[in-house]
Amino acid sequence: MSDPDRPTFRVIADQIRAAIHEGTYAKGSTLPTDVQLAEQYGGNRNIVKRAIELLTAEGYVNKTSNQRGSTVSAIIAKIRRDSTARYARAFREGQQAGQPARGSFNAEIQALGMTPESRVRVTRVAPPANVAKILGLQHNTETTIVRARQMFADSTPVQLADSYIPVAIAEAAGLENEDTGVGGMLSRLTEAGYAQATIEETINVRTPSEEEAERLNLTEDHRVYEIVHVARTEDGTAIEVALHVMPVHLWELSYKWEADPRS
Amino acid sequence: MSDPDRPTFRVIADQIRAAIHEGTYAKGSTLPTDVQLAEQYGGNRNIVKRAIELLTAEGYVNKTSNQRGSTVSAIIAKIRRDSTARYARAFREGQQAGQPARGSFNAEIQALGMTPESRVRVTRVAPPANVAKILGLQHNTETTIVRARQMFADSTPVQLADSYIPVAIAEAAGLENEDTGVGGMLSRLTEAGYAQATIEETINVRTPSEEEAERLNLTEDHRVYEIVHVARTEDGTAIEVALHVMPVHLWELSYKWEADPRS
DNA sequence: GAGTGGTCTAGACCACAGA
DNA sequence: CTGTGGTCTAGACCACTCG
Repeated sequence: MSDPDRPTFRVIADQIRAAIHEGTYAKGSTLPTDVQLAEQYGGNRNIVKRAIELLTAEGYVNKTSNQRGSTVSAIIAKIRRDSTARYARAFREGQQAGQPARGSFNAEIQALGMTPESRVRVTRVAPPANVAKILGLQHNTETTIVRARQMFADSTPVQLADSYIPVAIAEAAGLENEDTGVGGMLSRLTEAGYAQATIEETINVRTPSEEEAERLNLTEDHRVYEIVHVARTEDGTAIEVALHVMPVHLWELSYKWEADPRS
Repeated sequence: MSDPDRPTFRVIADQIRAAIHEGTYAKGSTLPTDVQLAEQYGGNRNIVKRAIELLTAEGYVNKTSNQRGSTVSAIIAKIRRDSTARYARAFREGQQAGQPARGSFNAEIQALGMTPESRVRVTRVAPPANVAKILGLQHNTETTIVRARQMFADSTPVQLADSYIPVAIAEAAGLENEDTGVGGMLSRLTEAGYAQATIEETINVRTPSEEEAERLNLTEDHRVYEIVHVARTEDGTAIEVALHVMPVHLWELSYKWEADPRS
């Protein structure tokens, strides 16, 4: 059955992957060292290392710098990002009974029974070129506020999200504070007269930059979603551009809409 | 600057990647052999091979089985799949002046100046378990028609799309023919009284199966989008489930919707 | 038959962390 | 100091293709 001469390093990767699924190696635990694994499965250390590289890139295994033995990833399930629902007001405010979630990220993580955490840093910066273009701003001067968020689930970093807002709008909406209150930034923008009417998200998958790899605890062999999120008012002016970066093995994306709304 | 002890195989990969971008290696052309590259860049053949593996997984290089020298990928630009627009009737029928596009896939490929081609095979099958569950059918018997499409851009395979429709509905809409006429399958379904009202798409990224790898000319180190597309009528019954599989390095996905449509 | 890509082996060196 | 993971080297074998 299947390919008879499937390379050894893939076979070993398959075996270890299966062992993780079966619970032989508990999630969060430490894998045996290369040499130990080499004794168990194949002969050569290089071959075992290659197998583990595969599993690392797939997200089954984490390499915490110079640790003894790699650790089995603590998160197996995918976090679901329901992109259209997350911008509905009820979901943002986390109104379900007994759920203290504030903001859609918290709701997403709690849906998995994990503990969300996020760190925000608000600064005034010159936006990246592509963001500046969408917002119709100069990209050489500090024309935007950025709310740089780093998000965690059970202390594991799972997402980076940088939200760019033109300075004029941010000031009007009082978004220079780190805490944006109930309903988050979007509720503040609405109150300030910048209600978002349409949203567009563009998705690409790429390798993480060195900085992203470090902040998300990834290697360059991983893949991340890069979501460019643009919110516009009724008249079409862009009021916010958010860049989301998240490991593909941790997230599942979902979109729901009505077919042929007009015409 | 950057990491001083960046591993050699990554440095070489960077150099070759840059050379491809600069046009030193023309797209569609054949790269030098391993040994030649080893002479040019580093010393060892293994190291060069590892570099090329990286570039292959990223989609810059194609390995056509036992060819002499790998070939530089012919497609550099990303094909844009505007998921919400593609189900609007005007786009499907390709009504722009002089554009003979029929179906949204053709329009997507022609937008890049490439020539689309697609092969369809219609058969009656037992649906996969997850599809059966969504459609509310048995998955052990032949309860669905599948329109299995394989799509190409300039003769390069770029997407697999299997569309499952319950037998009863397919017969009513006359979908057992391979050619579905102007406006495609969706127009036929609408005419038969199964107008789709809502659409939901769920996106995951994973490694391709062996079969998918072969049909899309990929290795197991590539990554593919898996999009589960579900169309429902006004009363919420699912009438079609489509499984789209496409290499992440060839596609960019886009969604656009109205914020807070109700409430 | 020679060259090539894919795989595997055996062994080496280094930086670094834990005992 | 020892063990470990990350990297690199040198060389081998095989299947396959091209000339």
